[in-house]
Amino acid sequence: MSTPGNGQIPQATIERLPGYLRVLTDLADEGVARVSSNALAEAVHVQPALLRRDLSYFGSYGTRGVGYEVDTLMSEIGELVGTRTTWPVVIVGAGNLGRALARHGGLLHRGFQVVSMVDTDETRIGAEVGGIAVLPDAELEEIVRRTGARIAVLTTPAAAAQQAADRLIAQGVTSILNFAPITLEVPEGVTVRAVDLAQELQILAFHEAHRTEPVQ
Amino acid sequence: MSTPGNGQIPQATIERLPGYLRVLTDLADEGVARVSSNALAEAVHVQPALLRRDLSYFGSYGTRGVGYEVDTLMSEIGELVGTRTTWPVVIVGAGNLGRALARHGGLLHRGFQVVSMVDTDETRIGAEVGGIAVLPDAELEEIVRRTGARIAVLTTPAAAAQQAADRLIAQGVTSILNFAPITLEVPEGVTVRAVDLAQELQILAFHEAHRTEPVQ
DNA sequence: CGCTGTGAATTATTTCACAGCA
DNA sequence: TGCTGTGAAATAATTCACAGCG
Repeated sequence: MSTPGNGQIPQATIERLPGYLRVLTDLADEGVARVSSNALAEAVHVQPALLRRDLSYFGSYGTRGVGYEVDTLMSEIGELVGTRTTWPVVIVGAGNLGRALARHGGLLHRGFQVVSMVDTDETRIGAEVGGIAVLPDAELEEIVRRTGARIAVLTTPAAAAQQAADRLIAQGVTSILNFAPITLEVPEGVTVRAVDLAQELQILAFHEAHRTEPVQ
Repeated sequence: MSTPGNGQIPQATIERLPGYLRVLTDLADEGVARVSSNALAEAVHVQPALLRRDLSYFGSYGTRGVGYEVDTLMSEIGELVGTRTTWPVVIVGAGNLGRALARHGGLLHRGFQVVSMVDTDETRIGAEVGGIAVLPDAELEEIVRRTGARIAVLTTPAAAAQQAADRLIAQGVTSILNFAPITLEVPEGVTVRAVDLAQELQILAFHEAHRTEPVQ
């Protein structure tokens, strides 16, 4: 009902929406009221036609001959990306990465509240990071139940990640952002996004290693 | 010469290579000597035909009727991804995220050595993280020159990222892993990969917000 | 005989180019 | 007139399906 032409949104489109939203937020902060697909697309580094195509999957938010109202488009995309609600998020693993996320000021503005962070390491438990207490790993289940979190972030070592995922899923978590360098096995209906820092660097290294050693 | 069929490798293929490498490494650690495209593909969560197609862009590493020698394939892909060399990497920003990377034990095994971390914050300068000293931001140029780093990681706030990128590029950096929530403007020939944590969560939130509220 | 490597077919994504509305 | 929304075309990526080799 809220998504008109729901004949399946391309995954690639979904992955670009947050980028549009971020630039629109910046424009709004700068006091810009209207923007054309050309200008917006340029700021996000996509082709204007692609931006228009992406938006067209969800509706017609622009005015022909004019462009898009920044406020309107921002709240429309915000709606799509779920920014209207604040999603409770649980972080498993209170190492540097977990703490970086807990401190990440931007998350709240973008629709996420880190409700708890758990760890198995005694020396970390009890600490407070960015206003969030580090709780014992054993309380994970109860935390998920209590907060109703459906989104979780895994920043544990590889060896602990699968078991943590299993426990989260058993409590109703259906979206996982995984930083552990391991391919998680999850049941149908659970969405996983993986960010592997070493892997990102290796992709860059590939390009470095193959930089046009052309004619010469 | 080292890459036979060099008629252009799909970007999607390049992005999967590190994943193959990681699983192969795990297999080698477990003492597995041979693996079929079926088994390997299953572990990485891709279709077997896709794995074979990906490899075929670079050469024929398998034996028909048998499969792949884990050691061989590992070192072939390692070669492609540049793991044979150790790439010096500079980190700009010694916040939690920067420190998480500096401590990341896996990086060295995967072909990267964090040579330095810089920050503008006086209170962070002089600290040592994972054996890496936090140096003053002003020394960035000299560090890049001295180490010959071509790969850098940006973990600064958004407002500082573009300028840091400009400075890095001016010193010869050609690959940037950007964690700042901003679209970097870089000249042709510089590769940027962006990881925006809030954006990753928003992609998950999109899926959560649109979970099949089907018939009912 | 079994599994790789790969043409051919299919599907997904992007771009072109322009009709149509404000 | 100017810029959106979108069919149609082009390109990119994936999968099928099987010939061919060890």
